[in-house]
Amino acid sequence: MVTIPSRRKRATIHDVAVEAGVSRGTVSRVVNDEPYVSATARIAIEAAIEKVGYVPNNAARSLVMQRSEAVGFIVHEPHSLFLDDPNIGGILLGANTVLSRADYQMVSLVIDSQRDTDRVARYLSGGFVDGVIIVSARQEDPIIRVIEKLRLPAAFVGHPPDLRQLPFVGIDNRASARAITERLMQTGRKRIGMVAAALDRDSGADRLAGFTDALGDRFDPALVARVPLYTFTDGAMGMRELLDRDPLIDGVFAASDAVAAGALEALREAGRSVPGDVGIVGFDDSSWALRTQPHLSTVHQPAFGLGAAAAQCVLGQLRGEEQPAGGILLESPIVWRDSA
Amino acid sequence: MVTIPSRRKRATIHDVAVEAGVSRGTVSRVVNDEPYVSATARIAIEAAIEKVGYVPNNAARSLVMQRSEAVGFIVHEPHSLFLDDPNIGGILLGANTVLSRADYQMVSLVIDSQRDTDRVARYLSGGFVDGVIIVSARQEDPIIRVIEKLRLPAAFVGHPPDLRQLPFVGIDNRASARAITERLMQTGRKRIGMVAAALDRDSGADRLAGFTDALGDRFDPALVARVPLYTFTDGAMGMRELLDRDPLIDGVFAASDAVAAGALEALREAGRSVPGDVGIVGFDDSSWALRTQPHLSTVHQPAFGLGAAAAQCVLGQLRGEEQPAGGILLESPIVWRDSA
DNA sequence: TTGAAAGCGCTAACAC
DNA sequence: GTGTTAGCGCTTTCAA
Repeated sequence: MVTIPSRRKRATIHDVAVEAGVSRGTVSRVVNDEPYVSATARIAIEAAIEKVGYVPNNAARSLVMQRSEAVGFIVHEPHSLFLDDPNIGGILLGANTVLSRADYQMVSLVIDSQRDTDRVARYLSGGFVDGVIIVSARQEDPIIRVIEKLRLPAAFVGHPPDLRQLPFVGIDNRASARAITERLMQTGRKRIGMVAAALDRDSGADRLAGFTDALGDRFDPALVARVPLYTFTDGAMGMRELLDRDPLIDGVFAASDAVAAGALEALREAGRSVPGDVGIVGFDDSSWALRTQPHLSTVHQPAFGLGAAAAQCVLGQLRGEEQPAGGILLESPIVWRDSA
Repeated sequence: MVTIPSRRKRATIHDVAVEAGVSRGTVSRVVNDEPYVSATARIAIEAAIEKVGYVPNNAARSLVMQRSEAVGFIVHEPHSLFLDDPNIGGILLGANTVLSRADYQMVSLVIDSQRDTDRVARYLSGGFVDGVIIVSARQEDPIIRVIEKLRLPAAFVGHPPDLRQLPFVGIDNRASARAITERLMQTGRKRIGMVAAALDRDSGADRLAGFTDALGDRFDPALVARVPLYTFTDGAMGMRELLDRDPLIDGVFAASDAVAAGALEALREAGRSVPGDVGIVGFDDSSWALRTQPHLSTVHQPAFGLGAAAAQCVLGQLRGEEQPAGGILLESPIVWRDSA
């Protein structure tokens, strides 16, 4: 009777040990680059690994090591916004770059429903990741509670809501909004309005606060249109509202570049020239900024850097380093172009 | 001596069993919704689970089940393109939606260096995913070899290179390119050129082939500019080249919307009006299409649907269903707007 | 209907 | 230096 080896089964450390004529322990040492292995054994084992096509089984390793070498990247956005938001891609890439350099795997988790929330919560609880990076969490996000309960090393991109003591990286939205509004004022505009968006998020609220700061006495609440999302569509809607409320408006701070692009569209419909009749500034310096005509004056958001910093922060916690309290703020300089 | 329970350790199935006064096997049955558990036991166990805060450990489960309930989403693109390519986001979302509905986790793996390739290869080999979706694989991609060796259920978005017998979903780039070129010809343009991009990829090559098909005898190789990537920048570059070669050009098929947007910019620089002097059509119907002025006439690429179909395909293989050979082609209708 | 027990593949402590 | 062995937390026969 001939035993036909099951071709479907992967080689294990045991197969390698048999092939090389050593024990499993020794094979494990070689695989993990540990000392105290003779050159002879090492060579034999390496050859055996090659021969049987051995690849370590991550699940088994995670189980015994109690860690997975993976970090979750959680995006809590409606799908439509995920597509529209140019920052997310940059943040993702920055995080991925840092993580992979440290030989960590990045697992992206997109949440767009209650069902997704549950699934992700289970996933995190299941120990498939050693830490998480969270982009655009909401107030009262159940995921945050899970993270806290698990004491999972985490880093938020943007302020963590609910004032929790969790590390974050971000930019100073308020100061930047204030700075670019002041710059817009310096161009001599008299009636400056804002299309404010996403006020349920810290970034949205801060940008409005910065705008208010800059205007001081000149602030007129009637010149603020509030829209739900940082999108082109909402931008157009907000601008139409502003135009309606005050046809003489000659300066606009849009809460994001996408919003600014939408506003530009509304202005075009209304027959206003930019920057002739109306000066407009955006926020993000995303790919939108150069796709509009004229190109947008805006605040540069270092998306890639934010992702990289968040990853670094999680990695630091994983190494047991204490993280600076209160978060890390990155520079967000003004980029002045043609729209104002 | 009082034993202080280590608060850092997670509850295991064992703790639940002790708490509920049953065996681990029974707990496992309850957790996995299996039959043959008495109502009494079930209730006691559920209470115990709640009480000790038990969450199953995925690694242990993967180990014994030999599967992970996760599917990899591999994007092999330079970072810059990843950001620029609006299709990828849609594909990702489509795949994620289908996968999560089946309670599978999607793990995104971005490859942008040799190091990344190795890391991802190790990851796949390690059994952390049960299947993979591959976007924009290249010719001779080492990852493909790994997938084949592992016999990992896979689905490509776009033709798999190297004519391998691996399932894929895509659109008929050639037929669509031909169709939109013919439509452009019907507008009465006399000298029609193309900014061809990404000719090292099946999509790029097919779009050029479709263009050639449509033109037939009228095809003039001098009116084809070849650029490396589907980007705005390359589009502008290609258009300048075309204008240089034939200032009388009056129709252009751009290999993608991003390319078309770049071409539009070049045309604007050169003082040509669109669609007055030159009619231009794109491909993808991405977010670019409505951001340009005028809006682009283009081919609609069902990004979300492609991702969803690819996920379905992998899921099907996971269930042991045979997949249709030769791949699945989705509809890609023409969307006629203002640029031609 | 339930319990006991045998692993899944791996690491690490300990003995030799 | 190397082998042995005890688990990591879970599922899944097999008996009872």
